[in-house]
Amino acid sequence: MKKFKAHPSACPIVHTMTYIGGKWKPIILGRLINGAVRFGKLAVQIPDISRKILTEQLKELEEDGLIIRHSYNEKPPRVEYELSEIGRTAIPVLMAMTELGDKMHEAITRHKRGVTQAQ
Amino acid sequence: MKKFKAHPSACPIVHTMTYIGGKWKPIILGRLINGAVRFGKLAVQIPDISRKILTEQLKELEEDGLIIRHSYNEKPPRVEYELSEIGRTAIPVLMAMTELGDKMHEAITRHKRGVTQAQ
DNA sequence: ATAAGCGGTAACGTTTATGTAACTAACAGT
DNA sequence: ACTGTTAGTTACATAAACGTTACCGCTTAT
Repeated sequence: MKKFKAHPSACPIVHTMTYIGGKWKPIILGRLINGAVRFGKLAVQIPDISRKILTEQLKELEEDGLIIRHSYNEKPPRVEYELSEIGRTAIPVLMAMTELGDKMHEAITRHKRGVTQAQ
Repeated sequence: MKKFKAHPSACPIVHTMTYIGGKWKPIILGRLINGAVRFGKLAVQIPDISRKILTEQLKELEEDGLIIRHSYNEKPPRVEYELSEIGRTAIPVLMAMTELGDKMHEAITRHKRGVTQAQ
């Protein structure tokens, strides 16, 4: 979310959304919690993201200083991404999101069944 | 993020993004943590969101069962929104985002100064 | 010679999200 | 009669985000 227009006067969540608010960023960051991962592996673990978008998002995260890019001069090339110190400050958010995901999905699925089918 | 295409096989964060991944949703939900708030007050507290978008996002949140809409039959109308039980399960995420916002913003600002101006 | 593996990039197209401006109903106050 | 208030809606337009396809350079293995 590069062009996020909102006064943070609203609340600090605005800042959080600016940096990790993209569709894929939390998912990418979540994959890096347990250490450096190479580009190809990220692409496999997040099957629905295109390589172009993955590249873009990684670049943005690197520019913001959330992740560090290690490029090893080998053939074929090897590039790894890992959380920086700043990136690691986001781990509580990522963990909370992980915690919430399945739980909320089940609850909402139940809710929608109840609403649309009226029991 | 209605049309989120991603296998949750990736990780539960995918689900979280589906439901509260919009640009404004976490900010709106954050405003409701401390109890019901009426439409007009939300619009004032989040100055950069247009009323149309606010309406839309609230409707989506209501459809997903994250918030409850109370419409009092008064003139002029009064409508309040509050977190549902499902919505309250997101509070840890919202709190973590609130915690992170300012901290990360400062760190990134420092990082970018260091990177672009090289001291 | 050819193919496969890796980490991309370029050109192009589509979809989703977001924004603006004008309008509504119904009443209360002046 | 006119204005303000509230919570919207409608029509229209734009911008940002995301996606698809094809392609590149380099090396080792077949």
